[in-house]
Amino acid sequence: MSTLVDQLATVVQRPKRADAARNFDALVEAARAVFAADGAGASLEEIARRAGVGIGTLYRNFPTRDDLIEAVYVGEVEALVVAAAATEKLPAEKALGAWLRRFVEYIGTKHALIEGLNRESTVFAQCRAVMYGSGEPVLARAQAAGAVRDDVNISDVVRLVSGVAAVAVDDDAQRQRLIGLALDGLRPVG
Amino acid sequence: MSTLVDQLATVVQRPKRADAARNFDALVEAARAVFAADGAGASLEEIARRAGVGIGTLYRNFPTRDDLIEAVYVGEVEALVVAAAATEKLPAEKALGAWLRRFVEYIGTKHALIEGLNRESTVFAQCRAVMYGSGEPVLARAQAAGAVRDDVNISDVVRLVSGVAAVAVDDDAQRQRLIGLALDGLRPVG
DNA sequence: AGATTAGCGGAGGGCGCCTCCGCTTCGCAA
DNA sequence: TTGCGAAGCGGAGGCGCCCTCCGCTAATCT
Repeated sequence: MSTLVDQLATVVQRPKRADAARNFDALVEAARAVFAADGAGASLEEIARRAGVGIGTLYRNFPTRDDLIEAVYVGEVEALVVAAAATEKLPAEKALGAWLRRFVEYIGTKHALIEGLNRESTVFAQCRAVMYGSGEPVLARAQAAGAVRDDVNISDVVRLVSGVAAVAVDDDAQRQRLIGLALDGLRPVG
Repeated sequence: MSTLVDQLATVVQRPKRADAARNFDALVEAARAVFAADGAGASLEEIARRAGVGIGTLYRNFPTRDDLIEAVYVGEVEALVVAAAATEKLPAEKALGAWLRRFVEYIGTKHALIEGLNRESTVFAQCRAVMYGSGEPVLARAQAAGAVRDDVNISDVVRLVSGVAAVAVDDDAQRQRLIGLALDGLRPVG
């Protein structure tokens, strides 16, 4: 379906031989669980154990820790792309807010994983491009409807909201208040 | 001078014996340098080597990595308190913006250190209290002047701006744009 | 000066990182 | 089906870091 998402699988690729492909999947699944439990600094040997493979196999498929983190992260980005597509039904002035709220909710729970992400990597750059590509039409629609000022671009919007998503909050009410403030900053001036 | 800052030194305390006090200072100074170079995950043995003391001495003074990170962090907070005090000369509607811009600039460079900070620690809580205490009058002044909406508190403001400070940006122009958006969100509605 | 005791520091056990290479098993072709 | 070459496996082992423990050193007190 989405050609955006298809770009993501290019760097670390799933091996073709049946046993190797099984191991690859087991590793990504184990990594998802262990990173969620212990954060991005989790033991790779623990991940290999959990996946039922040797540590050598982990390193053959994912030469660096970053490669493994990224493999998990790609899945998260795909979910955001789907969420952006889902806002098409909403009116233009509501769609951007809805997507961004979803964004914050999603990123907020994956905070530990994202902190461990190498922001210079190719995969990360691709993920960013894909995310921008999916959010851009939502922003453009809001701007065309006059709900959002014209002098911001999708990169500004995503980063402003990323900041709000990452910061620690007392409770959900404060998080909502912060998102509200950020969105108010996006409204046309005057 | 500021009673706010004085609260900060209470948890990890500097030993009284002359040699021990020297070692303590050398450790904090070495930690500042090594954390800045290698991030919060830097080797503690490297810090001890750099300070010219045994690893045992490091652990006696700073039983956990967090204790050492916090000792460095306290210095950063003190600088922000000074910056808040320095805005007193500015007009009410400029002072908050000035302080927050300073805040972002400062926190932006110490990003790696702050990521490693344990947000549940007593010292961190004290630092937060001190920072809020020094920023609160600046905010109140801006609100009294009608430059900032009344339904936000200092915690909202600091966290909104913390988010902007922590996020990665393309260049300084984008950072300025993001701060501008966040500050626009703080203006009175209507 | 001698006694007291706070403080020193590094050896050592444990763990995680990562490489290397002999062994296994897959998948193809006959 | 069988045989073979290559792709893939996995764990031993070397290294660095974490942290504790305790015999030794030297600062301070009298």
